[in-house]
Amino acid sequence: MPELPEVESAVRILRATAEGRTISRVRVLHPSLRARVSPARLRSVIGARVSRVERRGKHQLLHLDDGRTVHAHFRMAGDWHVERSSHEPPRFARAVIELDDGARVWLVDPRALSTLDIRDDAAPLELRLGPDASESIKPLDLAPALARRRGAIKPALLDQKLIAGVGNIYAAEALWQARIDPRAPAASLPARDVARLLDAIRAIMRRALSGAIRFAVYDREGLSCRRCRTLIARIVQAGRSTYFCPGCQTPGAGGRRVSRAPRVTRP
DNA sequence: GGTCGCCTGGTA
DNA sequence: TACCAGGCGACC
Repeated sequence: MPELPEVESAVRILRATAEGRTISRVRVLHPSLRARVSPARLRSVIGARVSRVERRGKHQLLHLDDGRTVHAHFRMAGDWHVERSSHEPPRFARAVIELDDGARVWLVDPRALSTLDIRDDAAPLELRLGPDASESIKPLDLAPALARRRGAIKPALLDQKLIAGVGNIYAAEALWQARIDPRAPAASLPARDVARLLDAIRAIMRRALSGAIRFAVYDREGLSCRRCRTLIARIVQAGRSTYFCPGCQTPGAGGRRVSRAPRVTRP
């Protein structure tokens, strides 16, 4: 689940559950998670009150009233499961935070790649994130970084230092919506393409958060493009799948109208 | 920059 | 059985 919209949904649930509550118990149930944060360190937050729950990009911060912060990241497959009546742990439960009203917040993650950490106020988080993808980012906030960037635009979108919250799926979806070839050099994007891309990213994030998203390219290899009927292709960039339409995601495609007939490709 | 590894599960 | 998976940090 976890790109920005899914993390935002998780944060809202966590906020409604945990803000203002005191942590009564914490347990780690998976060895790999235990390796990232010692049980003793986790236990040290018992008795602290959760003053605020915040999302930054795909990171989640539980600010405690003693000045410390619980830092959670879902990585590829994490999620929260909130339960008030205590039964068996959910399948793939990796950790649990129990609150003074009896609520249990399970960290559920089939792949066990999620991270939990406790940060002291003396060692503030340096997440080094770019502007949040849910906000209205001005082209000038991104264009200089893109101009300096070597390599293709799609991997650049996954760099959280440039823009925070975009992941592999929505990067591909946004590039399709903006009609930009994922292989285009990041530094080559004209200003109007950057503007269109930012609009597309924000629209995709909003749609995904509302649950009303339908993939145009992701996981649609070999199916026909909803815009121009060309078959969707899959390539690998920086070790990740990229899905795109070779027909309408192409240099200069941005200005073209949807109704225009597909171009004939030269032999 | 690109590649690999972390972990485990689902699917072809 | 092999491959793939919505992330990211360490490494070349």
